This record gives sequence, C-alpha cells and structure tokens, in this order.
Amino acid sequence: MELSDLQAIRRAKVDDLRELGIEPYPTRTERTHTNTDAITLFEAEETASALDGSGHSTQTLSLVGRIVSFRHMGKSVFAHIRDGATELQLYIRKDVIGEELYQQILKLYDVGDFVQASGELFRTRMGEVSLRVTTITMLSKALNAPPEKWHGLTDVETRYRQRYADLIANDETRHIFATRSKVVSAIRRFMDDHGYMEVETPVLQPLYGGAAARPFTTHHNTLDQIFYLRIADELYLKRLIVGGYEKVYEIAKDFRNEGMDRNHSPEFTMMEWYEAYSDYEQQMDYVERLIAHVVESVFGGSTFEFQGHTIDVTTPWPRQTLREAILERSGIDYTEYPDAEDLIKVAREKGADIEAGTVWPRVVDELLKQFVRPFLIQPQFLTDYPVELSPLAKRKLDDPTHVERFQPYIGGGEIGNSFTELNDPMDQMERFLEQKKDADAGDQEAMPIDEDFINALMYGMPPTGGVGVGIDRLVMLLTDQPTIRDVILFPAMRRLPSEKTVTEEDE
RNA sequence: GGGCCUCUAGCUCAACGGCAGAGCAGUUGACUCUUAAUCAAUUGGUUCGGGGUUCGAAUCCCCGGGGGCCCA
Repeated sequence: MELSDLQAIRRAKVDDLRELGIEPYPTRTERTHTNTDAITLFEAEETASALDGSGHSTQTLSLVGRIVSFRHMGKSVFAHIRDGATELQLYIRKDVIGEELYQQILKLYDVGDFVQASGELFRTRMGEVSLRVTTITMLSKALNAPPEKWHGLTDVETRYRQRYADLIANDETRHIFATRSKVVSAIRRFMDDHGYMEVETPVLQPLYGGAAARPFTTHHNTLDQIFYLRIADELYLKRLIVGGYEKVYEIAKDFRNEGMDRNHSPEFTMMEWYEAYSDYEQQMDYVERLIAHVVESVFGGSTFEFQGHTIDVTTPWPRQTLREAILERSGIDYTEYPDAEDLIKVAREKGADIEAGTVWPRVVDELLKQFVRPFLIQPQFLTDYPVELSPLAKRKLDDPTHVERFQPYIGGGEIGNSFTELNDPMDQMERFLEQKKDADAGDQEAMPIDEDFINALMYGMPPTGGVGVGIDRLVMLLTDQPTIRDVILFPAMRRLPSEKTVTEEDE
C-alpha cells in the first residue's frame, strides 16, 4: 500500500516514538473519568467551593480522547480531546510537563491521535473548563489526517463509503445514528414491557415469502442448494404462533433485490410482531401507542420536525378506509372498476401515470401512491385493502373483497403494514395460487407457494394480529433525513474498480 | 433503464482553450490563556481512466468508471 506524503510523515512519527522507547499503540488505558463526568465533577467542586487556592480541582484526573484541535503558542499548547460524548480542552505548559515531553508533543502529536492526559481541572480566563496537563501519553497514533476542521467532510460518496471519516468529521452524522439507536432501544423496551418475546428466524431460506419483492439468491456449497435471503420475517413468525407462543417479535435485516433510491436500500431493517387472539383493530391501538412512546423517549414530547412540518403523534390517530381515501382525493371508487383496463383508463383521466398492462391490484396501489400518500403528513391510518393486494390477510366479515389490513402513514410515507392474519389454510392455499397466476402473468414480485407454511397453518393458528414496521423509514422520519442512506451506517454501494478481483467475472 | 449534474492536493474549493492555484492540514521558525489562535517562510498534483480535436486541454468532443438528483 502506497502512503501519501501526509501519511508517510505520520508513519515516520511512529518510528520516532518507538526510538524514544514509547509504544505508539499501547495495550492499556488508564482513565479515571469520562470527559462528561470530569466537567460535572469540576462544576460540583466549584459550587461547593472545594477548589484549591488557584482555582484548580484538588484531585488528579486521567482523561482520554482523540485530539480534535491543536493550538501551539510558544511555550504552551491548547488542544481539545473528544471522547465518545464530549470535547474537553487540554492546557499544556512547557514548565509543567518539562522540556522533553513538550518537544515530543510538538513534534510527534497530531490532530487525530488518541491520547491519555492527566492533570487538574480549572477554568480558563475565557471560562472553559480545561485540564492543566501534568503528563500525557499516546494511546493510538493516527496515520490519516482527519477531514478539514471547518468544512468537514461533505462529499456524499466519501461519507457513505468511509462512514468512519464522516463520523469523525460531522456531529450531525453521529447524532443521527445515536438517535437511531435510541429509537430501536425504545421499541425493544416497549415490546418487552408488553410481554413480547424477541425471536430470531432464518435469514437463509429455502423459499422466500411474506412480501411482494424479488429476493437475493445464494448457494450453499455442502448442501449444493439454493438459498434465498429473506424478504420478510412474516411466515416464520406465524409458524411460531402456530407453535403456541402468543406474542413474538423480531427486529432484523431483510433483503430485497430491487432498485435503490432514497426510500429503498437492498438491505434494510424490518421489525415485525405477531399477537395471538388479536386483530388489526387492536394492533392499530398498539401501533399508535408504540410510536408515541418512541417519540416521547427520543424527544421528550409528542412532536418532532420533519421536512418543515411539525408532526404530532398524539393518540388517537385518524382512520380512514383506503377506498374512501382514494375516492376523496382522486374521485375514483376503484370498486366500480373491477377490470384492470377500465381502472387504468379512469385513473389516467384523473392524471395518474400508469403503465399499460399493469395488473389490477398494482393499479390500486398506484392510485394510493399518486393521489393519497404524499398528502398524509400527520399520522393517519388507512384501512381495509382489496384482497388482491394482500395475499396474507384475513377477509373482512362484511365484505369478502377486502381484507382487515391497515398501514400507518406519517410524513407522506407509510411506516408499516398490518393485518388480521389469514389462518384458514385452504384460503391461504388459494391466495398462493392466485399469486402464482400473477407470477405467470409476469409479476416478478408475486409470492411463491410455500407448502410448509400451509402445513403449519393446518395445525391451527389462533386468530392473530400482525404488524411490520420499517425501522429505516421510521428513523428517517425521526431524524428528518430525506434519504435512507443517511440513516444506514454502511449503505450498499457499487464496488469501486480497484475492488474488483481478477477471479471475479463481470457480466 | 432514460435525462441532467458532478469528480482538481489529505479535506473544502478556485481556475472554464494559454505557466494548475487558495484556505485548512503538513513542514520550518516566532509567540506561556488559545479556541477557525496569530505571524513569517515552505512542501505537496496520473485535474476519475482511455482516446480524439488543437500550436496548446483540468477546460472542447467521444468512450468508459464512481457518485448525486429527477424520471421510469
């Protein structure tokens, strides 16, 4: 690997440190306080008037962190170190630490290095709590200089490919992923507190299903067999309800081999849960309480900002059937057009852009996407979808052409999907057969027939309510990010030419 | 898949047919309360890759690659 001039200079400093008998990558750290705790401690001592005569804390602290700024002024140096949470200023005086160590710092320490510094805390004339350093050691010498201190790292491609550099340079990026973590924690806490059991189902599946999507295909060498990467958790979680568990959930990666855009990543995080002896009405209540809980946990209230809108998740959320919503916003009652051609015709008259030959359920989906979805900014449920659009949901009691299904919408997008689960094995078999017809007609997202799942249902599945929530979409919403790649730490990227190996054959 | 935009020093950006530059970072020096520290000097380039036009190409044209946005 060829080093740039800057890297070579830092590499030489590693050698210089070793020649001085100093290991630039030592094994142990001795840290007495986090930077946050150190500042808290100092402020408490100030309040209690427990500082010594010259305004210094009475105890010696050892702090650690990455050097993020370095200001040399003759016989003293000011630097900031940043640990996981907080920046804290170091004040290094030549007459305190001695000529030898002072020269070492000047010559061999750089912005980006991790260091450990000991000393007493005090307040500078500018009022900043700082560490008056009595000794300092290298914890890890950085060979790459961090991105520019003022503009940071702005190149989008580099930010995605080298997320570590993005995290070093941009507070906002660190904040987004910290929020993501809080969101997932809040969800887990809510589920656990409500008696749900977290489970893990296969990523590698002999047959995929549970959603309308194209899968990734892989191959197991020993079995000499194709596996699919799961596109949903649904069918396995329902098998667990068959098995007798009453409340299960899973938060996991799903994979869909489809186009990538600001809302779609081939690898994304899905949460699904299933509750026996429940239905979609009860799950609607649960979803709005869950989201309200998450927003409360993350923001300490019921509102947050998204793309210029103040969104309020206070329960209960309005509910409207899909048919009413489409009728209200487009003037089309799709139940009056049972033939796909007719529905496409009237949809086009109303200004929809729909490809000829689109199958009927996808036309309805397009009506939803084009006329309704963009306008659902505040939280709202749409309910009761056509049966053709929902091969795994139970029919409505009073209308067998529709199923008991809902989707929660916030910020102009759906954040989940739910239905009263189909538990009649013979009906389920017929739905699979319908899907096969769609597949034969060219719908590449139609589901294959899963006979083992039918077999499971034949053992009996209690009435069940199930919900799926797209975690990435939810995080986009809560962090006000318009692009899914900005809420995925390491988004999928096209391989660079330099990463292609000679053994690999391109198409 | 189509259209538009973009790729220049480690980072952020200029130069738009005429000597490839600045700021930050780096290096050398001055400076013991600075915080985008300051001051002086200074190093650093396959201008994404390949080809073409031209006396001359980062710049114009063609092919290819990465990324972004919009559309499908």
